[in-house]
Amino acid sequence: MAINSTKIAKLAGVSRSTVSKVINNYPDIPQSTKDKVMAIINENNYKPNIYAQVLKGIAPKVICIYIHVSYKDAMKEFNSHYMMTMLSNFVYEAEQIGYSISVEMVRANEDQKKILEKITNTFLEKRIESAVFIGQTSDDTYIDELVKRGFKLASIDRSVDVGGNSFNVITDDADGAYRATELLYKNGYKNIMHIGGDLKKLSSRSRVKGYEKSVTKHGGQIIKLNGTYTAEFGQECADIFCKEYLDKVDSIVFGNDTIATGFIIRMMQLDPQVLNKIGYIGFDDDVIDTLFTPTISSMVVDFKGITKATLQALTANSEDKDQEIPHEIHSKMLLIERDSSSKR
Amino acid sequence: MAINSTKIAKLAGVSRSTVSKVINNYPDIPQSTKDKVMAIINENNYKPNIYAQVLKGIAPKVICIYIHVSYKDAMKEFNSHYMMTMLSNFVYEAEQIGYSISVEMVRANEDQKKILEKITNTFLEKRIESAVFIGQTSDDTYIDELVKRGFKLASIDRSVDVGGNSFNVITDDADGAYRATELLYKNGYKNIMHIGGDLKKLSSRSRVKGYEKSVTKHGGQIIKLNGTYTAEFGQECADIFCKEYLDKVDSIVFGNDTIATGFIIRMMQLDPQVLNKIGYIGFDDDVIDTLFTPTISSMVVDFKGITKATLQALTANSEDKDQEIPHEIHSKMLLIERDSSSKR
DNA sequence: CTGAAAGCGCTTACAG
DNA sequence: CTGAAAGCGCTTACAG
Repeated sequence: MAINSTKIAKLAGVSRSTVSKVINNYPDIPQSTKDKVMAIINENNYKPNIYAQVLKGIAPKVICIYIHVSYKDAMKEFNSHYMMTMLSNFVYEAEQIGYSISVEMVRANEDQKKILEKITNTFLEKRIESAVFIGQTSDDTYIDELVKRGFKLASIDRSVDVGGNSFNVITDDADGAYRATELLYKNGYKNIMHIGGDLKKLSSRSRVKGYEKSVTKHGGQIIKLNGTYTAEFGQECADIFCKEYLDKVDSIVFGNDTIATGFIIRMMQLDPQVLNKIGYIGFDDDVIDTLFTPTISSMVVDFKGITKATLQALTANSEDKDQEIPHEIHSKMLLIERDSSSKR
Repeated sequence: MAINSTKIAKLAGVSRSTVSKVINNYPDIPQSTKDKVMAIINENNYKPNIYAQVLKGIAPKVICIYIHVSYKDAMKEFNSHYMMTMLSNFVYEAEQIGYSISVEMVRANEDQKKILEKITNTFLEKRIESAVFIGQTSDDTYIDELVKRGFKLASIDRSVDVGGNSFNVITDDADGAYRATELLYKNGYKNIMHIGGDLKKLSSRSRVKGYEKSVTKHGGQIIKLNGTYTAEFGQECADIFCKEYLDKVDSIVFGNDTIATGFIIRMMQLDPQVLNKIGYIGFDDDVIDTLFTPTISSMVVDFKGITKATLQALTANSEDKDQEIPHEIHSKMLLIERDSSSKR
């Protein structure tokens, strides 16, 4: 059924070598031969078998995105706005450079050794050329081991031991929180509070740091609550806010938009006027940000920048062996300024 | 660098044939030989090169998910709850049966011929064994052409001409809307309205039908608004509702949860009491459903059921050529009953 | 400018 | 029970 180079060669009246050379743009082939062969190729919808090509040493041009999720809420985390935006950007950017993306889920409770072997096999089977790891895990020593084994990989959201073929992609969360807080100061707010996520997570700690840096600079008072990156925590905080902070705080830097959403929804029931009085900003640029009045300002990972830079680094030396892979890619967050952070 | 069967054969003191037979569980190999060879294989972390295997006729075990998006809001649609839940379920279920998933985006404004050729090439290059198409497009004749060319594919969200190797996956939206409406009747509501999405979309039309069927059965009056599946439309409808339907309607079947969300957020500003008086139910089981009070009941696509059945059908005859591929897979929606549809 | 030949790493009848 | 040999579809020095 499938047409191969032998058939094309026969139809075109040349050898398989020549067919191959036409396809791979060898310089010595005269235009007339090229035209003749290409015509047959197009007529027959011929495509060289990728598996035969890879067997001859051509890179497979497949990159696998490994998404880390916890055991319990696997689907929820996988489906999160963050993961899916990252993934969709990878799919989009990969397409631009002729690569395809495959996706795998890594659950936190899985046996490290099994994960390690599974991914190693995927590399050894040459199913993929390189890998990208997204999301945090409690235990990710297996990534260090993959690095040691020399596979080409990028690690987002985590610092791994960097080896010759691997690198970290680091988003400057502290700077993002710093700039978010500065924005509120700039717009006239004086008493800024931080309501953030799980302090076990690096991003939470960095955001606290950035917030504190700005507040300290302005000689303000540090007021903060840290819980989890959930709407439920935001709702709790709305209750706490009404009891304790109504007079002391005029604005909030939320650790993410989900917390902000919970806070806002609860506050709409408790005391809707508060939402028009205080200023606030979140993180992540959630879809819901534009549904509320005022619309929510948000600091967001530069998905497009990160995915582009990551793919560029991962594919840089796939054809040209001299290209160096960078050791780290640094990325600044982007500010989406909407109404909730403006002057009142 | 990479270890191959020749090396394993040498180390084990057997031929490459025997190594292959051990790997592929040929019956005639005695346990002692198996053990000897497997020991060497494990020691050396040997994995047969997948490209060589496929070249010999073994199926590649890769399925590509093609996600249809419009040109303008490509990322937004790609990232939608529906697409991502479908995708994550495919990734999860595929893993269970040893398949891997790759993902591509198809933009509505792309040249049909180009898409057709690109996907055809992906098949011809044997990069993928089969494909799944998700999401609606205005023009999808290229799928019909792919079907004609004999590729193995599943089409979700759309009816294509079914061929020997392709099939449709159909979610019974009409039944879902019917059951949603019936639930409201069961819980004592009498005047049920429908606020739904774009009537150009099959799902919108089917949901209207199901709603009408139930209302007609109960001798009720059909009251409906159709716009788009967006929060903005929901917000508009809240305004309209307060002006025109406050006295005439005691409950609503929303076309999806996004519309419901817009409606609720707007209503919290206009007249929060309304939300405690009327009953309502949406579609899609959005994350946000549990954030509001009352929590939103929702009718949702049976993602797990669909993905499992689709993968089973797509992989059924990859090893056993006698297995028939079904012509259509039908799926009933699942009811997630929360507070918004209960008796008041 | 073109083609014959070797070889990528595997699997599978076939012979013994 | 095991191995030699052919062949999957391509690419690439090499020879001419």
